[in-house]
Amino acid sequence: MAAYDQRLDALLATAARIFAERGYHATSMRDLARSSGLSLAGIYHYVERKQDLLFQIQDRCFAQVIEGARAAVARETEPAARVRAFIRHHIVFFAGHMDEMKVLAHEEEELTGTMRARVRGRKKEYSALLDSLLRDVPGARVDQHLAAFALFGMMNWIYTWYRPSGSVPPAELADAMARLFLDGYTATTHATPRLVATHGG
Amino acid sequence: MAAYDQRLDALLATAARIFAERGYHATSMRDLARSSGLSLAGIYHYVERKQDLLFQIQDRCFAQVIEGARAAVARETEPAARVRAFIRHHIVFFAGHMDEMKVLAHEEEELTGTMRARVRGRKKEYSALLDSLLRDVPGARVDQHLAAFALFGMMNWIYTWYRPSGSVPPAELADAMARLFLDGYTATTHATPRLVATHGG
DNA sequence: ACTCCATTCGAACGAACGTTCGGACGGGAT
DNA sequence: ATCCCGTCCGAACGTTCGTTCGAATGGAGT
Repeated sequence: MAAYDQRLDALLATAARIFAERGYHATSMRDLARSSGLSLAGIYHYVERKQDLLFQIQDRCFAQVIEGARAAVARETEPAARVRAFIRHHIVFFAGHMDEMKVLAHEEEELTGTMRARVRGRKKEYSALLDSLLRDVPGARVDQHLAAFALFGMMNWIYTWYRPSGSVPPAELADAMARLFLDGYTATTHATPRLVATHGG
Repeated sequence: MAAYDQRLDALLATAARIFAERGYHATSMRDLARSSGLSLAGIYHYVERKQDLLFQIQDRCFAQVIEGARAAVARETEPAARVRAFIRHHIVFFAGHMDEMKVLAHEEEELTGTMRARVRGRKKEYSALLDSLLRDVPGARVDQHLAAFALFGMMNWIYTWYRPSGSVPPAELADAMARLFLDGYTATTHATPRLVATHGG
């Protein structure tokens, strides 16, 4: 029982790595067999179809992100600080789960049917969370939904260039992006609300 | 002569549309034959391999973007205005060439060998252009290269959500993103800059 | 009238694909 | 000892893939 789950986890981790490297469609079940230590047929003891691998990677990853974001946000009360916590959690989690998050961001449209609908639901849930945070930030100078898309864009794009083991640690990247976004999103030149005063940390 | 080039253009446009819809690897040459009006074998009179289609789409598109960006930037002299012109051009061009730009952004890693190297060269050229613009903007509060990645992220991500025919016209989207980015990037009223890796300006 | 060549296609190639099937192995329960 | 069943695999299934080949077509040049 525990052994089964453990092997499934390992299989999914391997699949995420290869999917992230080569892309979902460019990866064959034989590639996964070779990299996972299982035989080609052996994989089918753990999943029914190739698409199940993609679905489970995305579904599990999204579940973790959402839960973690909720917890991170709950620790703050001031609206801008809650947004900052959301950004920081997203980036740090991304950096800690590069393969899965790249697969989540890059292979979003490859699922079909029920699996696609379910992952879309998760995405909507996560987007709604950010939306609710942005709504509470005073002094917004840019359309809220547009700002949310822009923020997700700058955060998710990191799989194309960022390497967590490089010279910029994830927390530092998160802070820079939070500053870049929040200072652009909220009014700074004209009427300034209280958030500017509590900027330090 | 002109007929050949015209048909090649049409073939590339069709390929870009299908690649954007289904993804490069999920698209078969038979799909392209069906959608282009040519037979399967007929396609090979215009390209040597499937990969040529992807390469020509990306190479031509990048050439257009770079040329257009250079022209747009040249019309401005003030540093922030030049960045704004760059952003506006990128977004408006993106909105006007959604299929090609999505293929450029999403299928970046699918090329191999010489073709990959050549497209990478174009990308480097384009990135260098933005870098040179950001360097001249005074009062930067965020690392310049990091800001460039963030900006490309928020701009290129639009292929996942933006529809030019919707309620937000491309020029409006461009202005909103320019405001979001520039006000976050440059210091306006309050100080306390953290993490300024480069001290230029 | 004849040649030439660009254009196009039907048919087929071998390879690789996702998936299935029947059975082998081995530890726990009887 | 025997049975059972979760685990795993070699081999094969039918299909689809990118690509090639030989031939047909038709307009341009002579």
